[in-house]
Amino acid sequence: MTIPLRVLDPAARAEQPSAGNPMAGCPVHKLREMLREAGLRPTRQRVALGWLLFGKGHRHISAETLYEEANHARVNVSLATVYNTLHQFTEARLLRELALDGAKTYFDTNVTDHHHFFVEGENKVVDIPHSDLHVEDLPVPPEGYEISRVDVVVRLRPKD
Amino acid sequence: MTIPLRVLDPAARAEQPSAGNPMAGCPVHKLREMLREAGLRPTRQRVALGWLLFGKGHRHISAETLYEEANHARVNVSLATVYNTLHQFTEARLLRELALDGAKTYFDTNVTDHHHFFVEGENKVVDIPHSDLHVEDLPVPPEGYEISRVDVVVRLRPKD
DNA sequence: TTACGTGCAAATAATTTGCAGTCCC
DNA sequence: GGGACTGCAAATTATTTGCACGTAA
Repeated sequence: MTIPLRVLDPAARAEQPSAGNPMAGCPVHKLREMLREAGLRPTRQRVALGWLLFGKGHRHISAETLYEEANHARVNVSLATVYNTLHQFTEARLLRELALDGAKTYFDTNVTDHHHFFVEGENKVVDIPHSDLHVEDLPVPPEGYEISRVDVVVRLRPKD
Repeated sequence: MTIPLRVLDPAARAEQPSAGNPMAGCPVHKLREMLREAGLRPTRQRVALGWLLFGKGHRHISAETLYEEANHARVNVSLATVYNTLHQFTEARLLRELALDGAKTYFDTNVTDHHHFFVEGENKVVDIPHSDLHVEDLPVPPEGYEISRVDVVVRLRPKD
């Protein structure tokens, strides 16, 4: 069920952040190294989930979906471990948490600076390449605070 | 527990969108009219919640918080009614739903075009006046879709 | 009167936690 | 071996739903 988003078009794909995924097609030992560098012990579960997450281009995924994928791939992990792992990866900056809408939390394997389209109703998330959009005249943060990130969500709805 | 946000400073308050709140200090009959215009029967509960929401400047509020406020003000409403009412108000464009972080949903009484600061950890939301910030080079929406809204969230963290 | 609203309690959904047992270094 | 990690089930938190009863037009 692909929706006709221009940015998902194969021709445009080379411009997608996914194209720059450093883990795409990367062998397991690189993954283990990546985890170790992040201070995480490369356990069977983490390697398996990391493989699913980082092995095939950038993605936006929920805990539930990753859990199903893991089951499907005959990887034996509990849902609780999926949640734990996602949060540990986020902590280690291998993932980024997305607050978009609804109760569900999405995780983005693309941790570089970029923004998102969000299709209302369909709950679909698509990257906006960073170069296409920028924010002008950012306000000065209040005393004692600094800006950690600027998130832009362009909400879409079907025309008529 | 006030945090030292410049934009919360009384001196700066006049510059806040709250200053433009059309309902601030408005009498009950105006509120009933406003509800009726929105196609909502002005029941006791809706008027009471509307009073709490729109009666004192713009605010960002969760269902739980509004429920507590209502109890505190000796307004007899159930939590389910608070949820229903918030969604009906949102449907009627009297409120705007905010997707910021975590599981909780916030509602904003300021439905005009503006963006937000979000303090990580403290889960605090503050308006950024619209004039301070704008987004350049919005991407063309994909075929068949149109942009319904652009949300910018400037995430803050305490400086060391 | 009568359709629209509301209260309550139970249901659901997403996520977290406690703890006994397992596994990497 | 020992602390880090995991699985499971139960607990929490946020929100929604079903249905009998109430109330504004």
